[in-house]
Amino acid sequence: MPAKKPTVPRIRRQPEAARDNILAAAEGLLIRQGPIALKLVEVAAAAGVANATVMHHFGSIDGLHTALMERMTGELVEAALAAAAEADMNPDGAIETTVQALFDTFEARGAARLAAWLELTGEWKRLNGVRDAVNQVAKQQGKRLGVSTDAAEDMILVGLVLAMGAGLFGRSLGQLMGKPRNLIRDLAAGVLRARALAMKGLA
Amino acid sequence: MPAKKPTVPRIRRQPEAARDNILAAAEGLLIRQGPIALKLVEVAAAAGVANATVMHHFGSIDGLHTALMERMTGELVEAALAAAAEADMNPDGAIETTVQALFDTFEARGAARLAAWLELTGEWKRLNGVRDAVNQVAKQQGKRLGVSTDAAEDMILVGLVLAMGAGLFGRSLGQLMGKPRNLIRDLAAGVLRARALAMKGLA
DNA sequence: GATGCTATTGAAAAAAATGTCAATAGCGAA
DNA sequence: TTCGCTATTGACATTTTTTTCAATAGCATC
Repeated sequence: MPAKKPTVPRIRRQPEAARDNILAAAEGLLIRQGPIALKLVEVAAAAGVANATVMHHFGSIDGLHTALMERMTGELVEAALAAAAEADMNPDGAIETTVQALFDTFEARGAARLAAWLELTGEWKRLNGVRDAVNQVAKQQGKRLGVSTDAAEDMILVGLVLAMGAGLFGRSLGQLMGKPRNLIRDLAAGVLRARALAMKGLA
Repeated sequence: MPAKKPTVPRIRRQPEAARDNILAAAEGLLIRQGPIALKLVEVAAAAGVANATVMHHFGSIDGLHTALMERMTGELVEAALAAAAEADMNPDGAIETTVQALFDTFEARGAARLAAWLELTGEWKRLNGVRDAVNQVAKQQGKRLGVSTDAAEDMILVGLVLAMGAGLFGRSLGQLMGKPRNLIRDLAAGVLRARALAMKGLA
């Protein structure tokens, strides 16, 4: 007699939860293994679902990529605004807090990898949210430090470049050079901190 | 009568020249279109040869990737050493020259894209040459500025992170924010220059 | 010339990755 | 309970990318 087809028990989620589960798995893959690991098969495996499920929710692998970028940039912007708000609440030590938050976001949370991926694939269009966030934070911090919005914006841009560079390359570069784990991050943070303090002093 | 199979005239190169031709094409692809464009077909087309030719010279697509990384890191190290030598020959304005050379290398010459690619694919093993170059330049410049090799090395590391960040993200980020073409690069270069001058002043 | 070596190539196989589809199975609502 | 909706799935189809292979053709040497 023919054996019954073995059926695996299924987890049925709400659509949103299902998408979220998949995107979280994909984000982990991106952070740990880089964009090259974002294949349909690998994402599906990491999320614990069938490939067809991924297709069902995102339509195509590109759809998944797009959704992932949007998710991660959303998280990034949110983190930035939260840090700025925090700085406003607590002016003493605001600079230090903000600098650390910036470097944390780009290093630990994978934002630097996201940014690199976007750059290498030419998908900067998606980042309008980032522009608005930078504008907003610049206005806020300019007022706080007593400098023009434009000057604050420039400082933020340098800070971003530093944090992205350190977040993306700091660990590996430090390891390559036989330096302590956080040296490069600390050096970069020091540069930014000095810059912010100087600006505050001048105002 | 059966038509003769049309044959395309072939260019037969020395093995080394053939490899070089292919690698140069691949390098251009990497710089202009990012690592995702490094498919066998695209590289072969860019180099003007058949796919099988690429396979013949590099064994596999991974072999090509490896060879390309080695080639580009070699160029990078060479440029770094040349810039350091130049600085030694001409101490006045050495800082400015060096800073500009650093940013040029990482922005225009594609080194930042290479570095990002290496980082995202986890291929930092290949960079021992870079470590040695940094060591060497640090010793040189430390002596020139009158500071310890270690301090010089730290400054170089910050400079690298800045230049890589600016080279990789500067253009796109500036454009996104509606800034002048070179603003971010110039800001970043200014930060590094200030740092170097301060170090020189202290010594 | 003729010969040997091997870089080069087109074509086709193999492998990898993406996409399609009909059937199944949770789950909430009637 | 039964029904309807649809998230989920395995199996298969399609497309893309890599790899193999036998034949060809430059070029140096004799």
